[in-house]
Order: sequence, then C-alpha cells, then structure tokens
Amino acid sequence: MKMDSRKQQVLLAIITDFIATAEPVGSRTIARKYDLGVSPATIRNEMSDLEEMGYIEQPHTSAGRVPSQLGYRYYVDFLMQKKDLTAREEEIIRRGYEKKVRQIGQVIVQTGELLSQMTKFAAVVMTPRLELSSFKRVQLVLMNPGQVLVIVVMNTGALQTNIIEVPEEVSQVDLDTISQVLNAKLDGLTLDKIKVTLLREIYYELSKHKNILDLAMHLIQNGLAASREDKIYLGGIMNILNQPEFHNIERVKALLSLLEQEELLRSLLESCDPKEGVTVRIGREMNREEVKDCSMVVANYCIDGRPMGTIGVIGPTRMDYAWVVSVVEHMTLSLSETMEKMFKGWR
Amino acid sequence: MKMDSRKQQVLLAIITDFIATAEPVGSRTIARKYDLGVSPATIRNEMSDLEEMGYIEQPHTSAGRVPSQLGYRYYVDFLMQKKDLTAREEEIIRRGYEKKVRQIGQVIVQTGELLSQMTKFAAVVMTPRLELSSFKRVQLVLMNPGQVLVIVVMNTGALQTNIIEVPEEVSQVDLDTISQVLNAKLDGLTLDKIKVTLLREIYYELSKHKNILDLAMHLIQNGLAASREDKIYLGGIMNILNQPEFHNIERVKALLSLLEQEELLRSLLESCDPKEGVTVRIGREMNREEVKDCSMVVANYCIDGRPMGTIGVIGPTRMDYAWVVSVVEHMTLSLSETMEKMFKGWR
DNA sequence: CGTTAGCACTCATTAAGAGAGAGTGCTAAC
DNA sequence: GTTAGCACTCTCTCTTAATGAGTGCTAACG
Repeated sequence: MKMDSRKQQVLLAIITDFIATAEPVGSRTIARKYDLGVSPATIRNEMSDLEEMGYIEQPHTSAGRVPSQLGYRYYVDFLMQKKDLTAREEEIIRRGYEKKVRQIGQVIVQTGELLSQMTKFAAVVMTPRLELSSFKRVQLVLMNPGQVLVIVVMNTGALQTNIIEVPEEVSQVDLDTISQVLNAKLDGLTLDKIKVTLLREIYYELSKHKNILDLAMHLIQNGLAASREDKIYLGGIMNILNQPEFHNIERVKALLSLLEQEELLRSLLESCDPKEGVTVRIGREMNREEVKDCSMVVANYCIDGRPMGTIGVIGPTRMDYAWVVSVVEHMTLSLSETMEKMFKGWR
Repeated sequence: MKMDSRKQQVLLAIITDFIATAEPVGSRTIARKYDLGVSPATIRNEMSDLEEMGYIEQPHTSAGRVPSQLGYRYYVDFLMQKKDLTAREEEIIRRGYEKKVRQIGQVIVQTGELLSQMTKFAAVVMTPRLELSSFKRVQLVLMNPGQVLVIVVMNTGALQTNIIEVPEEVSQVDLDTISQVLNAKLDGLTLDKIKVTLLREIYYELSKHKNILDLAMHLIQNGLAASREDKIYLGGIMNILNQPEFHNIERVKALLSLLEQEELLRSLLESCDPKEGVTVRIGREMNREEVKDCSMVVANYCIDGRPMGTIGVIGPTRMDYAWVVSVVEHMTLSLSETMEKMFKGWR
C-alpha cells in the first residue's frame, strides 16, 4: 500500500480533529469539516487503508478512528507545518524574560513556569550541564575545627557546595593557601579536564606546604568530584490533570511515578539528540511503560552555540505538536539568549 | 445533650472503623465489631444523638455514619491515644537517618522522603528558618568586572547566594577587605539583628577605605537582605493518589493547586503554633477551600530547644491521626537530633 | 476503475425499571 | 433505659431496551 496525497489529507484531517476534540473521528465528520471534495464513503475506504498501514486505529467497531503513535510520528515527520506563535504568545514569552534576574536558578524556574503555563503541560527544565561548564572559583570556609565547606562556582553561576571533614588542626590560613593554588590552576577548566596531569602540578605547587598537601588532594577528591548532578525544574503537574486523558487516575499515577524519580526523568531527557533542534518523542518511543500514552517535546538551549541543557514539556500523545514545537523552539531561543546575556564575559 | 462515656465509645468506634475502611459505618457493624455490650438499636439511639451534636453525619438516609470534621476534632482532642510505632517502623526511621550526610539540604530531602513513604501522604519539610539562624560567614567573589557573587553561610549550613552589580572598578582585593570587616562584625548574629547600630560600626571601620564604603553598604543592603526565603521540600504527591478520596480528580486538582503555590503552603505551615508539640489541622480549620477535605499534621523541629522549622504531612481528613501523629512526632525528634549533631559547635 | 449511495450490522452509551441490600427511625414490649 | 421488630428510604447493581454513531459491504453510476 502506498501513501498518496489524499491519504495524507485524510490522515491530517483525522489528527487535526482528534487533537482538537479528543474524540474519535468519523468519516462523516471529515467530509463535513474538511473540504476534501469526496464523499464519506470514499473517505471510509481511505481510512480502511490507513488503518491497515497502521497510522490510525479504532477504539471499537462502531467508533471513529484515532491516530496511532505511528500516525502521530508520520504527522510530525511529514505533515505538520509549524504554526507561528501569535503576537500575544510572543508577547507573553517576551514579558517572562523581561524581568531582570541574575541568578541562574531564577531563570530556570521562570522558564519552567512560563512553559507550563503556556502549554498547559508539565514542564521540565534542566540546569546547564556541569560537565560543560567551566571552573570559576573555589572557596574553602572553615566552619568548625575539622569541617570545611567547599563552595565551587562555575562559570554558569552554578554553585556546588559540599561539607567535608578534615583534620582538626587545619586552619583557615591553610585553606586559603590551598584555594589560592586551586584557583590559579583550575581557572577556566571544565570539570572533566581536571585530570591527573593537573593534579601533579598542584601537588608540585603545594609541596612547600607539605602539611596541607594531603588535605588539598582530599579536598579535590571529595569536594569537587561529588554531587556533580544537574538540577531539574519540574512544574505544572496540575495542568495535565485538565487534559481529558488524565481523568483516569491510573495514568496520572503512572506519569507521576516517573516524574517523581529524578534519575528516570534525567535519562529520558538525555536520550534526546542535542544536535537536532526540537526533538519529539511519542509514546512508546520513550521506551518506558509508564509514559506509553505520553509524548515529550524537548530541545536544548545553547550558550555560545554549545548545547548546555534541555527544556521541554511532557503531555498526552494527543497534543498539538505543531504549536508545542513552536513554543518550545521559541522558548529555547529566548532562554539561550538570556543566558548568553547573563554570562557575557564570564567565559 | 451531654457527651457520656458510651457516646464516646460509639464515636470512637465509628471513627476507628471509618479510618480503616473509608465506608460509612452502620449500627450493626459497630455492635458486631466493637464490643460495647449493647444492641444495634441502642447504638442507633446514640448515633442519632451524636449526629445532632454534630460529630457525625449521614451521606444519605440509608447509609451509615461518617465522622464530621467536628467529630475528628473531638477524637483528636479527647479520644485518640497515641500508638507507639512498631519496632519495624522505628527501624525504618533509624535507618533513614543512619547514612551520614553533612549538608542540610540532604537531611531535609531525606526526611521528606521518609515521611511520605511511611505515611503514604504528601510530605512537607521546611528548611531551618533563616531569621533564627545566625550569620557565619560571607564570601564575596568577583565574577566579572561589575558583578559580585555574594555567598552568605549561616550557622545551619544554609547558603544564600546572590549576584549583585557593583561599579566596574571594584577589585577582588576591595571585596576581601569588605568581607573581612563584615565577617568580624556579623559573626554569630541573626539576620534580624543586623540593624542600624551595627551598620554604623561597619561604617566607622571601613572609613579608612572610603572608596569602597558605599559598595559595602550596597552589598549589605542587596546581598544580605534579599532572598531570605526558606526552601520547602514537597514530595509524595503520588502517594495520595492511592487514597480512595482522591479518585475524584477535582479534589486532586484542588489540593495540587495549593501545594504548587509555595507561598500558600508556607502560610499554611506557619499558621501552626510552634509551642505545642504536634499540631493537627482538620479540613476547614485550615481556612482554605482547596483543602477543606484534607488534614495536616505538622510539628516543629528544634535546634537547642528553639523551633527552627516545620515538618508534616497533608492527606485526606480520613487519616489515622493517632498513628500519623506518632510518626510525625518521632520524625521530628529524629530530625532535631540529627541537626543538633550536625551543627554541634557551630553556634 | 474509482466513486458514491444505500443499507445492514456492530457496539458503546444512555435511560428506565426491578430487585437486593444496607441502614435507619419509630413503636411497643421487656 | 434497652431491645426486638418492622416499615421505610435510599443507593447500588443488574437487566433490558432504545438510541445513535460509525463502519463495511454491495451494487450502481459516470
């Protein structure tokens, strides 16, 4: 069976209608609402073909058709055409980024809120990836005898803090010496570049201060290496409850159980190719039973052209992909822009 | 009408049974399951009285009775007796705090997870109140010309960070001078004590460095004052979906809409008297329409006997108060203990 | 040969009605 | 004051029937 232009028209009509109404679409409806110039009977024949091809399916014998996940995929790949955002929508986004904020966390939260408010789906925003951000400064604060607070500032403004234990006799002066050396040596490096050669340099540098040498190594090991996790903003869960597909509590539970587990969510987001612009994952394409009826639209935002983190939304498979893709794309650009502005010169 | 011992017994039986089954309780059931030594007819009479007094109500004519919110209140105040946790339960909590962590955030998250896992309700944990924690150290990091990262470390290990703008010509050396003075002057003070008199001292101290004086004041104003918000851990939302009362999506939405708004949640939690041990708020007592069918069991954890923050759970009014109160109480103690251990000597 | 009208057929959804069952309130007896 | 008995009420469930949307098939049409 081959896909011809009319089949495409019919499929497009079915998907468009189903996205709008959430009800199975019948041949009559298509003939009436979408002007294909043929009778319902003809459309029925086409529908029968489309069903055989796997693009649509019937909930039960005497119902209309609904798009299958394959159908949505075909739609996303070949049929859908980007909807430009309305002036009103662009305005909302613009406004969202208008307020001047300087902390990276605030921008992340703001983006997430905006995204979920606009789309009415759950929104996910990841902070810039630590592996890709570079080292800016380390501060060692002696909290107590024996306890040191390590504060690492990355060039993205991200902070990592960590409390580690050290011998009681270590003084703040020792710590300052160490941080001085570390700052000099590590400045501008990405975390994954902090490797053996470098450690040797530091070792050499500090060899005049034999007494604190071990401490410094210990610090690097435990203070820097640990907790290199990115944070994830997740919000707008309430929104998805308004979607008719989530009137079934079981589905809500399934989705929520996944969203509450940050690692799962992370792996889901990371499965998206940072190279393509906006990635759409439909239902089972995500390979997770819990979200087999959900779709995900995500994109990476960039700083200096390098993809740094992911933003996106998760909702039912029945979503207005054309529009959601546009929103996510637009937000990604706005976010990239805002971040670049924030970090101008920090690199 | 006066409450006598038998009425109490009947009320207790109704509440106990309803908590367990979520079904309206009939006179027969009580006579059979709870050994009051009287016939269903007698119990019916008592029930009729209890209904008139407002402690129980009938969903419809031929149904059993369910406790009213007033009934729950009476139960919590007079009838319920604390259930000791089982060895198994205590073990779970003990285990939860066994893993050694040093960052306050981790303890908070751990407590929240534990609380929601055990109770199967939504858990809420507030970080130690900033107003009550005292100043430990400030670090000023020059990120860029003109941009300073202010890191304030409180004695609870809580960090506040803030990026502020300063004149371009400010150097890291200037910043170090300022932080030195600030650290000396502010050490050990609570945020609300940082008042005018103190500012004058700092002013005097820094008068030798006229050029950075304004900067210092600016720093204090904007770097310290801002963002003095406590964080709230919220988790286990999925759990409450398993409660039969939340099979109605509308209720879920109502509750979630409240929980997603952090300020509302905060005001709710702060409405609880830190003096009493465990506070129970039932339904409309919370004065919020969204949670008129929910109850809240919260308590404050303490450091050095001073209430520092709040932990608690939110679930349907039909909850096993006796047990939940015990769990929350127990967790509060464990948390207080853990925190005290963490901050031993930090004060 | 593609298209279309007509029609029988399927199946979900809705409404109405009939029991069944749970539980009450009342009354009269103990 | 307590209890047994009983009529009554109301929900819940099951059945049945009617409705209607939508299909698939067939035969006719251009």
